[in-house]
Amino acid sequence: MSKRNAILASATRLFSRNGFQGTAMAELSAITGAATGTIFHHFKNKEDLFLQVLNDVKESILDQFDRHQQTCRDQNGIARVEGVVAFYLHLAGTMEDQFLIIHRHDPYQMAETSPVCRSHLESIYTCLLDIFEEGIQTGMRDGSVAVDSPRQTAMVLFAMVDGIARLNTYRVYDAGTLYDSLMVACRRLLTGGR
Amino acid sequence: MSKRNAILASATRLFSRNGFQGTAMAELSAITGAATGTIFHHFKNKEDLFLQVLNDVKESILDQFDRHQQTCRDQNGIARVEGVVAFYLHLAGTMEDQFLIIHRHDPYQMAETSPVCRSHLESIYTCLLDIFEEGIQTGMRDGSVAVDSPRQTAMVLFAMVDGIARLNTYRVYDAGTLYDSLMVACRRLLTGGR
DNA sequence: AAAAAAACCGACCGATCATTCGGTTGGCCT
DNA sequence: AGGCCAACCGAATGATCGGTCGGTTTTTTT
Repeated sequence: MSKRNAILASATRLFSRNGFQGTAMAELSAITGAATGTIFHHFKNKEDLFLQVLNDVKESILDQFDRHQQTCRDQNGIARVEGVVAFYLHLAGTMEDQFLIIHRHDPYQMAETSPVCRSHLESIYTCLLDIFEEGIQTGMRDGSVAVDSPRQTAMVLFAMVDGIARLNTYRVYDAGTLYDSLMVACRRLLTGGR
Repeated sequence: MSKRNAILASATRLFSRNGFQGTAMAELSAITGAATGTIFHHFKNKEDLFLQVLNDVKESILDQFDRHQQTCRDQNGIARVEGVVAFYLHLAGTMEDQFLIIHRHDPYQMAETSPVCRSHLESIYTCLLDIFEEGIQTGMRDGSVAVDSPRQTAMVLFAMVDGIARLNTYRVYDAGTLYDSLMVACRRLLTGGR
């Protein structure tokens, strides 16, 4: 692995665990074995490094969901949505660092001054909401889903699933046993009980 | 207002807007007009100050919900739950700083080393979940709510409402128009469509 | 009014931070 | 072989950080 990629990988872990301000370039240097000068050779400053990390996070998340979308072309609407919900929870576990970064306040704070950062965040949210919405609309056509507004339902659904994923990472409560309840809630939300 | 309370008030705003590490004691000193020595006279260190702030956040949130609970003694189950959901969104707007603090990672990170911090967080979550659960159980008795597990439904419901509140504060999407959809989702979730 | 206690001040300290810079290395083109 | 450039190094720098301390003012107690 090139030194640049090693820096990016370690930065992802440090930023996700300790946050932007809690991550010291000296620590990153010690972990990767790269001199501080090397880090600043590849990234013009700490914020630029964070943006590159966020870009990688965006690309890997979008890539994972694109790939997942390929696998459920023949399912009906509600099965697609349920599949996405399950996949979202699964990803939040396997790509914990990446999800931690977009669950922290760091990127949203940076988005207020950095259009690039804001663009990355919007790409992620738009992608996720589009996927939910597409499943819902498919379901409305094939009769497996009955809601008023597909987009707004997608947002509520996303808020619910992401909220459960957060509960998991915060570890204030053990939300691992919530999977079944979440699926029931998801189904009720989309069908109105039928 | 005593200087100590002025420090606490300004600290709440700074911690919520800039985070724990992003808040400098010198800045807090400049804003409040209190010398740094005065701050450390009232709080033994930065972490202690944050814990006092979190304690105030806990007490004001718990107080608000206790007061709200008094106003809906005669309502049926689902009306209570819907009232709590609406009140939660309302509070997240009027007490934005307080909710921002518990939405940040700072307290959860501190909770890993500080039992006091963990206790505050657990108090808040337990209180909120208990309120949701109590409404659900009331609804199960009076027939307005039909779910399998009251506690788990309360968690899913909380994750959903809190997720919407976050969307509002992050301002990535305008979730202000989501109120009606959230209420529909809430009702579907609790009644299964009936 | 005297004494004790609490609140308050701000210069100061050592540590740590992001970033810079002058210099070395190693592969690639000619 | 020689020239070139990107990758790499790590000591040095100035700013900023949380926290201390000796002293003054204000409030409370006796």
